[in-house]
Amino acid sequence: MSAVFTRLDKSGADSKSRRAVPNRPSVVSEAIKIMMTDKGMMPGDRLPQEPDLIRAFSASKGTIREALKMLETQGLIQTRTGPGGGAFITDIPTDHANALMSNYFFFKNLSIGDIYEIRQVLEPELAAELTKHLGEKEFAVLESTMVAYDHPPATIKEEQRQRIAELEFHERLAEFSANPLLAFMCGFLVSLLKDLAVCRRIYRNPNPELRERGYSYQGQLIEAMRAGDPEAARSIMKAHMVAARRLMAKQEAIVNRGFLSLNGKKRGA
Amino acid sequence: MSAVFTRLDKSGADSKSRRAVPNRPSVVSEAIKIMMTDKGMMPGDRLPQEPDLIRAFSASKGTIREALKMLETQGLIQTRTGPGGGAFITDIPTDHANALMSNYFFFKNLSIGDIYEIRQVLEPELAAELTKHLGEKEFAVLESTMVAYDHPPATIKEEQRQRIAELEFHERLAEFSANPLLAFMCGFLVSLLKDLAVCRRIYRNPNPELRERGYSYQGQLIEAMRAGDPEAARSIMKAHMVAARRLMAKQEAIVNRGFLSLNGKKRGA
DNA sequence: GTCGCCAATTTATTATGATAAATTTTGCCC
DNA sequence: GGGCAAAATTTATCATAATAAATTGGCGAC
Repeated sequence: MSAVFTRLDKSGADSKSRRAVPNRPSVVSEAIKIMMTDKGMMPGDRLPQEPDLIRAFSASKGTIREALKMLETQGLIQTRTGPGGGAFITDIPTDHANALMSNYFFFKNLSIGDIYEIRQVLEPELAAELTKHLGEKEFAVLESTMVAYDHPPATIKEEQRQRIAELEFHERLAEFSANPLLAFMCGFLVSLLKDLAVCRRIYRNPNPELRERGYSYQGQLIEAMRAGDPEAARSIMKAHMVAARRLMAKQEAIVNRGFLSLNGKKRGA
Repeated sequence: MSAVFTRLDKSGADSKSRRAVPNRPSVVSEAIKIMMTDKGMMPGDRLPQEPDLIRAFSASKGTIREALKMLETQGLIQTRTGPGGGAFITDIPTDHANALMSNYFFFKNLSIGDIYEIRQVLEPELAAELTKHLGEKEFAVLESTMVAYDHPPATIKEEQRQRIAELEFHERLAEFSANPLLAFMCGFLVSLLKDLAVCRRIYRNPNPELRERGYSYQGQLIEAMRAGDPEAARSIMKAHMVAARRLMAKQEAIVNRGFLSLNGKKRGA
């Protein structure tokens, strides 16, 4: 197997002819990646322990630690202490990947319009794709999410909770996708909107129309998916997105978000 | 400004009630992120130097170094040695973000169909969006990319170069987008296909139909964009994607990719 | 015999200090 | 003034030691 991880250290295309001399931790972390792929290691497998790595790569403890920290930051490993402990290969948590991506967009000044331009085409595709393989178990999960906003909110706090729950409906949809790319992208877009909802106060003003129409659309969507009609699901979702986009456009133009934390926690504003 | 970076350390939702006790480097790196946002620092600005950080956070040299290594791995900073050196805030390079994402999908077994399912909806949207704001300068860039494959390939090597150039056409398109999300997602999908082309040998067999139809579609696309007709551009791109998807589907089912390197270099197979 | 607690071992984590490498700045000489 | 060389500054690496965390295994009580 010639599979290799993607290298992440300093770019080789610098201003001067400063050749890319990756520092030692980077070299070691890349070597560990190669070791992982060459041995065909899978999530759950354990890497050699620190002293062994020190010997294997002839590097100091500090260097090995920095290399492991790089892999940990990339989400590739997690470390545990105690007997039998060490660095374990992990399937990168989606939250972690979301956080990484979110950082990338920090200086890009995303607007709500940018987000909805993509959602408007991805979510309908997702709806159509899900129709092929969703079962009653999944529909039950979706419907249980919807009960949170099947009624007008009594308080401003409930209003906020309902907005989040509405977004979680879409998060669930994404998780159910058989296409990992579609799942991640749709989930990421929702996570952008959720952070928005928490960190900023876009969803502050009451917006009964958004809730009502959202609930109605989602009901129709489940119906269409139950009926096994992908094109109906697609067009319902499309209408849902177009409507949501229009309603959201009034709220705020620029999304001034913050960096997301790599451990999944959110920081209130 | 209350903007905050996304945290990336160990998850708080563990099997046991093991409360999320992030280790010191994680805490410090988060604190540095907060410092960055609180001070409204921008790419190019320099962080305090190691000794100052050691004092500021009352942590050891090793801890600070690991924290900085985390930020570097996330693409948030780069460090330089020498006088006036230190850690500098960087706009995360797209290559870096691609590599990070690519790692996420390592264990997900993406298929070509997965990639094209998304391209089929995103690329048309991109085409329509570009029509609004592309000028002659951009068209010239696109056309100069196309000359690489305006003729049948003479050798197997040229065949491969042409495939890559064809993908670079789409890469350019993505770069021109005014929507950073659209730009990244389309660029990422192409980078997946490019890695495919290099690391695996999907594009090995000659496929004259793919080149010819691709060239023709792209010519029509530029024409439509020049004419300022977004819907024409959209439908041309859609047809292009549908055709490419069909042709690619025959090639290989599963994309057995490797981890990508964080410094933008590729590793041949 | 089983459950729960305590101690010992293994491991990561943090800390400190010293040396090396790299780069920029400065100053000198031509 | 231009170019080369030495010096100063800063990160990078290494080495060593002490501390904290977590699991295992054994011991005792029930």
